[in-house]
Amino acid sequence: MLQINFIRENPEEVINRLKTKNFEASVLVDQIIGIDEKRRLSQTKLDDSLAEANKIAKSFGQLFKEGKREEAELLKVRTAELKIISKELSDELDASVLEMNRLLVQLPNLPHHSVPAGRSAADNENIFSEGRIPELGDFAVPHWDLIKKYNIIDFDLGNKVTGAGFPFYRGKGARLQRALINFFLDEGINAGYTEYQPPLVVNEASAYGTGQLPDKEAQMYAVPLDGFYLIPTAEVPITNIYRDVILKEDEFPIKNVAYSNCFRREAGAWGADVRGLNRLHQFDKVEIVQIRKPEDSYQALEEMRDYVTSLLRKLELPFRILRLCGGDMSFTSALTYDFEVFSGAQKRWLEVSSVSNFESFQANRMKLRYKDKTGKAIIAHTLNGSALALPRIVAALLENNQTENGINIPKALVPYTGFEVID
RNA sequence: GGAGAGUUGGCAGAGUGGUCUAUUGCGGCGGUCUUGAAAACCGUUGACCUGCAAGGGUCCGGGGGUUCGAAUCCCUCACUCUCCGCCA
Repeated sequence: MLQINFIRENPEEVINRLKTKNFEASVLVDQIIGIDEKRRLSQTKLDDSLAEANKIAKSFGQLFKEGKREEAELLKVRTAELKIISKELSDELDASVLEMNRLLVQLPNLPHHSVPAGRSAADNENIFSEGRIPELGDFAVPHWDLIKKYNIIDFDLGNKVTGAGFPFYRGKGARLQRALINFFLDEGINAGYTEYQPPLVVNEASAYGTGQLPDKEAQMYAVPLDGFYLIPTAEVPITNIYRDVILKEDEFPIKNVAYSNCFRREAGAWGADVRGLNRLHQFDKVEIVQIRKPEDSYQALEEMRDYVTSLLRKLELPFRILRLCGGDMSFTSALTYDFEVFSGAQKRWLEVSSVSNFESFQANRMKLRYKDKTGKAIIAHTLNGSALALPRIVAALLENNQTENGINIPKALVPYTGFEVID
């Protein structure tokens, strides 16, 4: 959520910059500024009313001591009046705050100046490519055939036990999963990240803190009896560690890495190109999260981009990096790099990571701040990225490394899998 | 799941209806002293809203209530601890 002070002082800039995200903000901005004025007026009037009541309450003891009983009784009447007035003003204030927040959460984050304009994924800017597009033999088949051939991932079993999109991993398939998780976590630790194991369900306040609520409620599985949500990504619990926190300057930089299962309802997102591992309701992901001072956050974003690049190199997968255009960026992001690997048998690029700087957008909503040297509380910047999401990595590894006799495991992974070939 | 006890500032911990503008200690920061440091001593030390400022207001786990007045009394929810039960 954008800061109200910034909107109040720079309404034109907000409106103009959101045009890059194809978001017409002028009506919303006007409404927000209007309700903000109303809110501040209510606050001032309420303060006056409370101040008078406090003053009267304090003079009471004195009046009784001096035996001025009648005068005290008179003040009681005034206090009763003030109480009613305060209640009205307080309700008015609450309503304004509620309405202001309802409007504020509808306003997307401002895109960074480098974000290209554009409508859809077709307008994303390809800023880097590496690796050779594999030329597979005639024997090559997509991963959904390979997993059956080698009996390593079983969708039918998942259908039986749970439902579509919840596969079982079996034998070397399960070990490959475990190997990737450990590999990604170890790499993260070596890069200076602290490993966390987060809860897989979170409360409503956390879902709100990272922006899943109120807008993306349909994306999450819910546990209504307990008021919990299954996490769609480790970003939610890991970033919410810092909800309502005021950090000290020497705690920076904060760099966390966490493996978690991720649960996504993906309502209405199913189609022809989401076969096999391309889209699941439950999948595994290792996530990196950084909390930085505003002046360091873009350097941190580049650092995260380089880090994800290093992972894909070690896995020997052909990949490209896209700078997302305004139209394809998420609501909360200021700048996002997507990583796509080429999956040889499907002959298509698969998104395996999304690295974003949210600037102060999440932190403002979560009240995540730090104190600078002068003791002033400043809103921190949050960043996160996948490093990496497993299913599509697995899909590309299986497809690109297939031979007639089996699937070769990249060298960097062999110490983790304990085998070199799936056959 | 049952019974009981708790939740106060960065931490510890007092306060059980009215100068609480929350005692005190530790820690932090600044200073004096010192070649330097420690010790000692002195000072300072939260967040939020509003306001150009002066100032005003709110916050003692969350929410609600009683009262002229609530950290203090009542209701409710969450969490923590102890004991019992169950259990990987």
